Parts: sequence; C-alpha cells; structure tokens
Amino acid sequence: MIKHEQVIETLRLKGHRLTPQRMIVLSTIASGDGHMGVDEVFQAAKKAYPYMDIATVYRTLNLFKGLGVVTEVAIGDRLHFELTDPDGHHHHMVCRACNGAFNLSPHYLAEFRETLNKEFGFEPDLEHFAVTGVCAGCQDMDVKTNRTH
Amino acid sequence: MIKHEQVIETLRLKGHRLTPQRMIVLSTIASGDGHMGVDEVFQAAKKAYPYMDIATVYRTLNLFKGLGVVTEVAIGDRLHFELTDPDGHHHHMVCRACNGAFNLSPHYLAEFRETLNKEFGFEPDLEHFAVTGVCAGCQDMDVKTNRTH
DNA sequence: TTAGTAATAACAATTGATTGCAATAACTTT
DNA sequence: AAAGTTATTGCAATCAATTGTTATTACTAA
Repeated sequence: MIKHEQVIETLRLKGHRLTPQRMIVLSTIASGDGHMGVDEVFQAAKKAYPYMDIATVYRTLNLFKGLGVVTEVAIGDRLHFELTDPDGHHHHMVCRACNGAFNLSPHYLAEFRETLNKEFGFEPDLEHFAVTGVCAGCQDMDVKTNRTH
Repeated sequence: MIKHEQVIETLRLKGHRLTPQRMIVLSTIASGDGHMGVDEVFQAAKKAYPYMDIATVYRTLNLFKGLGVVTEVAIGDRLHFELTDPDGHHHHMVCRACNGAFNLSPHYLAEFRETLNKEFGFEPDLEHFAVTGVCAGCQDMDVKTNRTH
C-alpha cells in the first residue's frame, strides 16, 4: 500500500524515527474501516506487538495528527482517529443516539467561516470540526441510512 | 438578588435539596464576571467553605446545567461554566491565542442548522456551541477589542 | 419536635488522556 | 561495522473529570 511509503518518507523528512510501534499503529488504523477509538487501536496493536503501551499509542497518534497522516475526531467525550481523507478534509456529524458518524463536506461550513471573518475578524478552527446531534434515522426511530460506520 | 430565589424554587420543584454547598457554588458563579473554569469555582468556593470537595463542585455544576441555571462552555480542553444568559442563549468564540471569549448570537448558526436539517435530516446540538480560533486582535497583534473577559 | 427516609457530601478510587524520566534503540558519523 | 547521539519507548505518576460507597443531613410525615 503506497500510504505506508508516504508516511515513512514524511517521518524521515521531519527527522522522526521509524519505529516498529509507529508502523504497527499505522497498519492498525489503515486496516480499520474508518475512525477508531484509541483503545480500539491499542487493543488491535497489542495483538501485533504485546508490549505496546497506551502512552505510545497516544503519542504516535498525536504525532501522526501533526503530520497530517491521521485526523482526530472527537466523538462524544472520546477521541477517535482515522486516516486523513486524501480527497480533502471533511467534517463529521456524530449522532448522540446511535453514535453513527456521517461525513460532512467542508463547503457546509465555508459560509459560516466567511461570516465570522467579515463580521468579527475571527478566524475559526474548523479543520477537525465535529457536530453532535441526532441523525435522521434516530429521529424517526427508523432505518439508519448514510452511516459511515 | 432575585436569581438565587429562582434557583432555590427550581431545585425544590424538581425535588432536589437545598444545601449550603449548592448555594456557595451558585454565589461563586454569580459573583464571577462571566464564565469560570471549574478549578476557579472550586478555589473560590473553598474560601467560603473550606471542606468543599471538587467532586461536589462538578456534581453541582452538572446539576445546575441540567436545570438550565448555568451553561457549560468548553474552552480548549477545559470546562467552564457561566450563569445562563437570561437574554437567551448565545454561543462563544474563544481565541486560542489570548484565551479571550466573545459572545456569538445564535442567529449566526441558525442557517447552518437549517442546512443540516434540510440536507441530511440531522438535528445538531448547538446550544452550548463554542468555536475556537484566532480573534481579530491576535491576528494583527493589535489591541484586543470586543473581549467578553 | 422528633423520628424516619432518601438525596447528598466527602473521600477514595477510577477513567481517558498526558507527561516526566530513565533505559533503550534508531539513526548518524566515522 | 562499531561507537556515539538523541529521539523514543515503557513505566509510573499526574491531571481533569467522573463514579462508587458510606456517613451525613435536608426534608417529610408523624
């Protein structure tokens, strides 16, 4: 998978070291289907490397976040991470009833950013923005559609 | 101050008890000018009642939040609380550079909510919404204006 | 006014996340 | 290929927030 090579290259360029732990965290996230909770990553990584430490997972995820490799998504009060979408950033709508996550194109927030800029000169951080709420499915207690996971 | 009577009445109506600790937390928040960090509330409350426990502060603030007496504002990764604005809800813009908080009228988010409703049937929780970013003052390293605190 | 009861407070323990530090191991330079 | 250096790991400690448990205390009804 080309992604791994890119990450390795990014690490080297910034002077970070290529450790087995980092590769394991990367593979773990890459093989998951979408965003994963930190403990999910930790448990899966421990299977590949039993000495894996939770602090290492957090540090690795935060490093990857800084490098743009993964994107942090705050779901409820827990942190989740996913491989950064190569098609560009997207935001998230997270349903407080079913915990489902739905992607939200940035264009829905562009207008909002624009307004804050013009009216207040305020530049909002919306890169990793997640809105919680209740999704269509949970509102009418019906089938859930459009679920990312 | 009339506010206290209202809170006492609200507590009684919902079957909650009127304890000195709760009154102290209320007075503390009421005498602060705007939103306060939890530890700020705790330290101030301890002056009035040295046995005050941090868990009591958290539980009281969460109770008050449920009763609509106070509003929770997530600033950075810390929780802050303020007396609920009697003029109606407002949102917050919090500057990541100077930590200043600016009120934001809900009408700026009304359109966003409308769009999510129409496009996705998603009902976002925007009641206690806070956007972080960089304020005008910190962007041009100039005088800070319009600061709430 | 007093006894009964249930909500609450205090304290300790726990959770998710982060951080300090000594030992280790990945990279560099020779 | 080996030694030096320095980032990183692993472990324990810590932090903000929450929770479980028992003793206390605010309220209720006699």
